[in-house]
Amino acid sequence: MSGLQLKIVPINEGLSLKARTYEALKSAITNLNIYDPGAELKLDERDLSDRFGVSRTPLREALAQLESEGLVKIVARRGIFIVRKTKAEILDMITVWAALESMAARLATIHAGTDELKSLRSHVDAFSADAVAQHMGEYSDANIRFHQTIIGLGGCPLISKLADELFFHVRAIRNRTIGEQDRAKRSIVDHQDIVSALEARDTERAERLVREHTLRLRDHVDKFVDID
Amino acid sequence: MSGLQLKIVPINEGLSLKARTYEALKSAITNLNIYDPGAELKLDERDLSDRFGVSRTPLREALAQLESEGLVKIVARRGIFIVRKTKAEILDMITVWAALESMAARLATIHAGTDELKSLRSHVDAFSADAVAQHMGEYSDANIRFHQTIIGLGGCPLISKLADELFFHVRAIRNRTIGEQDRAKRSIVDHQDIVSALEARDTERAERLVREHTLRLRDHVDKFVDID
DNA sequence: AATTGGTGTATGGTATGCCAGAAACCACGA
DNA sequence: TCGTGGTTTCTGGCATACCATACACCAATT
Repeated sequence: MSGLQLKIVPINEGLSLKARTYEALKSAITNLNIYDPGAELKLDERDLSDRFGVSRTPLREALAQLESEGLVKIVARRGIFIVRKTKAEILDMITVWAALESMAARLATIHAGTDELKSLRSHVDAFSADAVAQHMGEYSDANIRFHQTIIGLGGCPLISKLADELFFHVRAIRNRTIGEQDRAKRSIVDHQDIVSALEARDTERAERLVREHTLRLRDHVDKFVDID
Repeated sequence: MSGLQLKIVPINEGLSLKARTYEALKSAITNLNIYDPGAELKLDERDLSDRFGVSRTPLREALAQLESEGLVKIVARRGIFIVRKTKAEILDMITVWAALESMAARLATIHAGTDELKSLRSHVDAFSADAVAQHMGEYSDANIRFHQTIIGLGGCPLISKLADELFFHVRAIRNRTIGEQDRAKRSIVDHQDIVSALEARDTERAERLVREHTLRLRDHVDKFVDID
């Protein structure tokens, strides 16, 4: 054996075309305001295959995956359409979000480390600044990150995964919200209370506060978001 | 217009080969005891394509969908493998189940019809009979149906859909459970209490009983199910 | 006998061509 | 002008051929 140790790093596994096409498509859809009335919702296999520079086969497999996740709908001989969730579906998603995050909060009070819980304070501050400055409220990245952090503290990867998918869809309605800016201030107070309950490891209270906070968002979306 | 009304029924839409292949594969996997040590977990595209009588293209698309649902794992130039969930993943699924069903119970106390709630009694009885007769306990069809019914009464289709996927995986461990038969009796009592709380429209109690019931199942699986 | 390098085979990945149905378009006749 | 029927075109579904790599096997070398 040589004394010289070569630093070997695994060769960058170029992901399959299918996987890369999937990512490209998903990010393209994410960056589209699909609830904008003028948004182009129809896709075309051959056109996409040209633009991505791959054949239709990997493209189709990527599309099939997006379809099973509910992002697009493929209709034989008609076309591929980006799916607009109905308002009822968005509300359902927020309900599920409430269920998942309140369970995560419950778990966090039991299993999370004390130092981890303390780190939440910084997220509250970040959101406060963002919310006031940008008038973005519930859909700002800082807010999403706050909730993702709580969910992460629950220590249940499946909850995190499911919640991420929900956030993806809920974020899509971000600029269809009309209505009061008071919500930002209310949210900040809510967040502070939630962190307090978590730090105090008050399981029932943390669960309830998180649930009520998210269900209030649900009611707000119900009243003030205009889609369908 | 003729006075004679032709009874027109939409022509049987032969689902796409991809869709039918998907169903066939899923049911084939369902009927396989994948946690059996001797189970064959490797699939072969060409072999399957021969046996189903379709070409590799629709088969591959069906497999890709199964992969995105986590039922199989496709490794380039290595093979396609049926995924065995780890015990930790199963436990996480039951945790999510608890979160979803307890939220559904909460919603049911608020929105479900009184007659619908009453119909739950028959499920309790069906499960009681099954559980005692067949020694099947938590994974029997009657039990799953009881829980699906509660979830359905919540009136949130997304919760139902997610829960169904979870049941699929949890059912797969059905004959890896060892241990006490006392659980069946305990479950019956739990179920009766849950129905009572729902009928009384006691939101908090229904939520708590459902959650605790399912989390007890989680602990039981943790202690008495032998996989990994 | 152990190691090494070559070679064949298995297997998923990709490109491509054809098919069939749906919709748009057009022409013709009443 | 309107309706009818044919024709073209667009588009996703499917089959097939070929590609590239992981792995097993074998032979040659030391």
